[in-house]
Amino acid sequence: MTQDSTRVDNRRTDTRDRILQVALRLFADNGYAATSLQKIADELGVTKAALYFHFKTKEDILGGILLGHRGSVEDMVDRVGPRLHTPAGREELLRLISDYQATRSQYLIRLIRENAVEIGNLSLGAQIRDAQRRLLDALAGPDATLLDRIRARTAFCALHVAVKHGDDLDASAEEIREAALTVALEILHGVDQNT
Amino acid sequence: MTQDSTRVDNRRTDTRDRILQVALRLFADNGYAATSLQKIADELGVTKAALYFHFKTKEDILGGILLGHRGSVEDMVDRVGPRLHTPAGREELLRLISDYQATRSQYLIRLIRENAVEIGNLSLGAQIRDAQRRLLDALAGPDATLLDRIRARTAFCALHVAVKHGDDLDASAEEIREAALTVALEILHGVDQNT
DNA sequence: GTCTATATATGGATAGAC
DNA sequence: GTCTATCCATATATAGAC
Repeated sequence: MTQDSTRVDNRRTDTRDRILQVALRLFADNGYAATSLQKIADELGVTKAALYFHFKTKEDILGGILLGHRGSVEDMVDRVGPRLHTPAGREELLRLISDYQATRSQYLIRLIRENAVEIGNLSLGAQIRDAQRRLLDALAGPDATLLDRIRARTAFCALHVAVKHGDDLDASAEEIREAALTVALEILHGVDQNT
Repeated sequence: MTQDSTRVDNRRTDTRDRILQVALRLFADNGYAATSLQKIADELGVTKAALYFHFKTKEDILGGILLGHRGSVEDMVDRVGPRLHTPAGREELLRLISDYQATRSQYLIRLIRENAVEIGNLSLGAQIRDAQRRLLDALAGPDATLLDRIRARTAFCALHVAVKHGDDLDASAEEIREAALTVALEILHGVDQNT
């Protein structure tokens, strides 16, 4: 080992990760377009120019934040795999999504929902969109009717309600998450009953 | 009548309304922050300066678009009034919301959802937020449990799915709207069954 | 009511020193 | 890896002529 043992990932600093972390919060809170590189740099205590050592453009920072999300979405579908053709499999997928949303930063959920336009402009955005569509179609089940597909999308939406209305509903985040999952499962059971 | 009979609303031109119309579309499609006054002026075939005759600031244009929305939301709750304490009344409210979303421009729905940050900064934004909360609480019914309130919010969300996934679901807008209303009613019936 | 012209600020991005 | 300094485009907004 000729390298400093404090190094991680062969990098001397963790600035890149800190940029992503701060940018995620600011993009989610204030919007991508309304967040200047100056603000990000200020919060980190560095200059704008430092950001450009780690990322080629502002869009690349957004891309860096979203990288991995696409994979996570695809992994959830793959993990359940062939069991998706059964009601139990689809219920399992819904629980995976709920867990994913609880584990990952709430900022990421809001970032994706409230910056759909800018994300859509990224090449990565189209891939995320496709992955999400596959997930929703899997949730609707095979040979799904229009009603089934809307139920699947609404069940997915129910999980988002926990994030969206977290402040309005006076309950703990965990209580809200469990209740949202319950409602989502109710809706999904509607899919299975009417087919 | 000393005034030109072609006048409407005591104004000589309809530029103000055309500004609001074009701005609504651009704000919804590209985001508020990413839409410059120059783009709005270009689409109208006027200069930026002309916009400032009709609106004091860019935010005022956003406010002008949203004006009336708050009233519409409050009107829906008031229209159903005391019947809100019955399941039938809450179902009626849900149908009113569905009609409202179908009647009003789809642009308005997307504008509100995807520019929550900027709208929240307006004083009008806080009022819209309050009105919507009252609507959601009314939908949940009196003495609603946490589960009931999440069902109400999810039912509301179901109606939005029609707008959000309009392109993914290969069906007519009217078919999607009807199906979304059906799902929303299913969820709301869950409220009434479990209380 | 709309124009031209301009003030003023800030945005993203780059060059080159250290 | 981070800095200072700067380029250049575009943003909101205003002044004053027509």
